[in-house]
Amino acid sequence: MLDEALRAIAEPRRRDILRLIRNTELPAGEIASQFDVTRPAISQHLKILVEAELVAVRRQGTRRLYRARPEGLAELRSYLEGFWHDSLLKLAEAAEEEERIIREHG
Amino acid sequence: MLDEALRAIAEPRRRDILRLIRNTELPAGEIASQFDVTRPAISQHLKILVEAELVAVRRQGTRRLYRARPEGLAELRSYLEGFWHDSLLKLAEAAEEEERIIREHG
DNA sequence: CACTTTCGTAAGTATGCGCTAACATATGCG
DNA sequence: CGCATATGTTAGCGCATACTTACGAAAGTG
Repeated sequence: MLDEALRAIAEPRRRDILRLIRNTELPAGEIASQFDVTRPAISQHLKILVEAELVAVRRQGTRRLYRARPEGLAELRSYLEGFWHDSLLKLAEAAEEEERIIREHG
Repeated sequence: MLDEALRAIAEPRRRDILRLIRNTELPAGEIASQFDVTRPAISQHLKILVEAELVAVRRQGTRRLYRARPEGLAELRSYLEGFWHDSLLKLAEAAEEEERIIREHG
């Protein structure tokens, strides 16, 4: 599930789609019209995004309305946080802070 | 650069490598010995991780010591945060506004 | 029902990628 | 230097995937 989400956002086109519907809800056709690839290609990307639970979809007549799911993205963030929530985090922060001080005070 | 990092962590094997060296520093051979694939395969993964700036390497004699770079992972996290920061911004502002009103009229 | 609109699905293609085997490079030691 | 150790690099293979074209499904309209 997390693997699916990571693979999903690894694709630039899917990140573009996510950006497009992170604040608004759009039908598939209108999403596809924003890109220079065919509509089926976008439809396939949307399917992957939905399966990765990064995007939600609801039907309205013949149209399908898509929107980003912040909760799905939050899951990704917590996963990444797990990588540096160990002792190395403080060391890294200390190093960055020191570097910043050096940069500021020449 | 961010695209490289996202593609890098999208690969399960590379995430396993990252977990292996997030707290310790290990030579390439010892990393490779932890997996059931050949050493060159791991070497290629390490190259990709280094190019994505998710892993740092230093030479010690004939050996190359690898370690995870929390700063590189932090960059990924901030990128992901950008996705829902906008969509959650209005909610946050609304909450703050409400809190302010409560504070004033409370 | 026929017809349109909106959209997903299937098949085929081209490119990318993870892997292995073989070779190349570099450092250390005698 | 010659040799061993540790590692990177290259060529090729098999499979995954992003794309296009063609077709199919579902809902609305007459």
